[in-house]
Amino acid sequence: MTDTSPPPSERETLFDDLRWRGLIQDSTGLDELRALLDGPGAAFYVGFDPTAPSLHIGNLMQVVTARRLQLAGHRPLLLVGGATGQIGDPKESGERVLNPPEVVAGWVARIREQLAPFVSYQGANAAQLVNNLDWTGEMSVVQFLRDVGKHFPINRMLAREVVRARLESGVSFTEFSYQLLQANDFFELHRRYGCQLQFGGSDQWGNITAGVDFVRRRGAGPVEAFTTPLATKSDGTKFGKTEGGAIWLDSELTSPYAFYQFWFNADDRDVAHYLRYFSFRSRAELEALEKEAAERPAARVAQRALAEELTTLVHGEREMAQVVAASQALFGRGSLAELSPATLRAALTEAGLVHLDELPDVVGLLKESGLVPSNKEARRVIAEGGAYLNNNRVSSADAVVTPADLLHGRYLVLRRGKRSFAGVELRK
RNA sequence: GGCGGGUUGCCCGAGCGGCCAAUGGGAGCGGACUGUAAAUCCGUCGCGAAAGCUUCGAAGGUUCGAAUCCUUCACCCGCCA
Repeated sequence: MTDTSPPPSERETLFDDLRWRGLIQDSTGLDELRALLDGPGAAFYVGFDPTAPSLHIGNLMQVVTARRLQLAGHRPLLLVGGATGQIGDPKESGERVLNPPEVVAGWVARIREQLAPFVSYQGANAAQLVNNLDWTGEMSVVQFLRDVGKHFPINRMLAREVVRARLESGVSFTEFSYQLLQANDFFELHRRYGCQLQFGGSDQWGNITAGVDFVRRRGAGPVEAFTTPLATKSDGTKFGKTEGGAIWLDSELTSPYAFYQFWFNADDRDVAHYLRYFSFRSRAELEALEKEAAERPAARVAQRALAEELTTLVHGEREMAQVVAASQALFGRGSLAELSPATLRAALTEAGLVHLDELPDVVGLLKESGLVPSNKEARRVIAEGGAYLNNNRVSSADAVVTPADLLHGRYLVLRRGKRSFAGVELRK
C-alpha cells in the first residue's frame, strides 16, 4: 500500500490515525467525526451480540478500535447484547433459529469476561460494560410501540438491503424489528451515559444510522457514527476462516498456537492492511515494517510482528512466548531429537497433544491425534506423501511404528502436509 | 384458490429406469515449486482395509433393478385469479 501523503507530524490526531489505518468506511460526516474524535473525551459505544460462546477475530477489529479510542482519551461503553442476542439481526441467508434465553445469558457472561481485559477501568475515561437487556427487558409492548416504533417509517425499514433480500424468502416480524432495538440502544446510552458516538462493522451501517436518526427524532443528540471495513483476503476467500472453522478469541476454542499461526500465515498482500487495522504500533513503525516486508517478503517480518502482537494482546505475554517457541521448535531446521523434553512437550502441547496408552499404527496415530477425521483420510494423506512422523515422510500405511521412534521415550511428532502438527504422548 | 417449474454430495450445478457413489466448476485436502506466502501445475475429494454399507427434500409404492416412474406430504420459485 502506497501513501503519498506527507510524513506524519510528531503528534498525529486520532482521526487522522484512523483514516490512515483505513478504519473509517462510512460515517455520519467526516468533519463532525473529526471534531468529535479529536475533541475532549467523549463516550462512545460498540456492541457485540452473543451468538456464540466467544468472540472471534471478525469482532477483533471492533475490540481493538475501541481500545484505540480509549487510549486517545475517549470513554468506551462496551455493549453485550443480552436483548438483541435473543432476537437476531436478519441475515441474507435466512431466518435464524432462536437460542434459548438461558443460553444467551451464558454467552453474555462469557463475552463480558472476554471483553474486559481490552479496556481500562481507571481514570476519567474508565470503560464500562453494559447490557441492553437492562433497558430492553423491562420495557412493555405498549411502551415499545409508542416510544420506539412510532419513530420508524416502515417504508424506510423495507428499503434496507437485507430486508429487501429477505422479502421474497420471508422474514419474521421478530428479525424485522431488530433494528428498533439497536436504535433504541443508542438512545438509551446517550440518555444514560451521554454516549455521542457509535461504531461497528460496515455490515451494521443500517442499524447504526437507524440509531442516529432515532436519537434525533427523540429530540436528543446530535450523535455521530462510523463503521470499520470488513477485513478481506486477497485470494477471495473469507477472512477469519480456517479448515477448522472460525478463529475464536477463547483459547479453549482456538488454541493460542493456532491463533498465532493464523496471523503468521497471512498473505503478503494482506499483511500490511492487517497491521494497520489491528496493530497499536505507530505509523512510523508500521511504515518501516511495510517497507521491509515489501523488500524481503521471505523474511516475514510483518507476519511475525502481527502474530506476536495480537497473540500477546489476546492471550498474554507468557502464552505468546510459548507459542513462538513451539513454532520455532516445530518449524525449525534442527532435528526434533535435539529438543529437550521440556521444549518438545511444550511445543506439542501448543500444537495439540493427545495421550495414548498404547502405540497404534500410523493410520491410527494420524486419526487419534486429530490431524485427520477418518482412517480413510489418513490413508489418503499417507498415499499422497503428506504424512510425517518426527518430520520423516511416512512411506506407506503399513509402516511400522516402534518404541524406538519415540522421542525421549514417549513423544511422537506427527505432521500433515507442510504445517499441521500434532503430538502424541505415550503413557507408561 | 387454479396451473406450471423446482428440491442432487460443503457450495454451484449436470443427470431423467441399469454402464451412477452419481459429469463439470468452486471450496477443501495432499504433492511439486517456494518463504509455514501467492500464482501455477499434478493428484485427491461419502463411510469402510475389504466384501460391502449409507446418499440425490420426507414417507410410501411400481420394477429383477430407481437420483431417474407413481402416490402423498413439506418447502421454494414462476404465471393466472
